[in-house]
Amino acid sequence: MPPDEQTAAAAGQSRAKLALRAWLEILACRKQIDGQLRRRLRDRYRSTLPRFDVAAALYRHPDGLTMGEVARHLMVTKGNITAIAAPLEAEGIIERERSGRDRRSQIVRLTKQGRRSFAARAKVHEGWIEELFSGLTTDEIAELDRLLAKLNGPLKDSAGTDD
Amino acid sequence: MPPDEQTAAAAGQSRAKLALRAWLEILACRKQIDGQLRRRLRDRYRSTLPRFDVAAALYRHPDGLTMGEVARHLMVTKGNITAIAAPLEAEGIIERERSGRDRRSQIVRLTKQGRRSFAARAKVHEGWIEELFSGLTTDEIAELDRLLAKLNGPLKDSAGTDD
DNA sequence: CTAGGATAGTTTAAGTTTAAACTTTTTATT
DNA sequence: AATAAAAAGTTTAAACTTAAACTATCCTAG
Repeated sequence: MPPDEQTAAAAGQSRAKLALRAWLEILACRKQIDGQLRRRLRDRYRSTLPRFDVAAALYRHPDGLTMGEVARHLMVTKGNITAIAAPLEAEGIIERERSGRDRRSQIVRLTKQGRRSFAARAKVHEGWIEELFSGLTTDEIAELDRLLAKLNGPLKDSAGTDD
Repeated sequence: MPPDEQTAAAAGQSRAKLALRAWLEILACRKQIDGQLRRRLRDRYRSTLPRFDVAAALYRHPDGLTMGEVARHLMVTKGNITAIAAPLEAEGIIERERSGRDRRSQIVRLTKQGRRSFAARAKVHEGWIEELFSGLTTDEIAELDRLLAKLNGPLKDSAGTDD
């Protein structure tokens, strides 16, 4: 094998291994942070991360979202949202209103109480995130964000998260 | 509020928001890649990502691991490994041997067939990862890896993934 | 030796998640 | 209008995951 092909092969090899290492790091970071957040939400609020995520999506959309839109925002299936919405509705955090225009769909919103309680939790949550990112400088966080967004861009386009 | 405090507050604010954005990007990337890998493993091998992960851990440790060590490597609970090991054993991918020294523990290994079949899948998997990372240059992947490792470092130390 | 605590692994209950099938309603085409 | 295709949500079955309780075994200090 000529030197340049060997170099190319070595570079290809190292690129694949490098990507694999990065992927494992993504998994590790996600797992650690996820675990921390889950434990803190449970200890402090007797709640769960999926429920927090649904509430967060609705908090950012005061006019409400359909079930399918919530699913798209969270990148999960609609069936998943059906499952998470049930206890949230029972707790009085969210409410659903049948849309007049399209009777298949419904608008999901935070209740007044849900909005109030989420606002407080969001602040605390933000503090947790900042704490968990304390190992990086602000510039490094910005760079990490940029790289992840660039990684995610092409993936998003070939989406199809839903059924 | 004096200008410098205002600046500090603004920087603090933007740092928290930045970290939150980065965290959401981690979640998004993980979700996309995870979904791609899961779908491909199912379509091509009628298998799942958790089973692949267990096999990968054992592949990297030819002398075998205890159930607890597998759980630590994958950063999940021991109960989870118990659940995943059962079908893998039924498929003949792994085998377990009661340790003579400590009769509570057991050594889990890939079977010869499991090792052979995983070696092939690992190559294919590596290609998938490289493909999914094609939006980044090699240098960017290296930088992403570095930043994630730095983020993960402090988190790992305060671990306690297990029961 | 022997009780008490620690450790390895399993089991259980509850919650999350997906994929696929299904119901209801809407939209488009004839 | 009549039918067929598409879309919104729900339901179902299977798999994963966690936390906590439990069993069996090991270890250590009296």
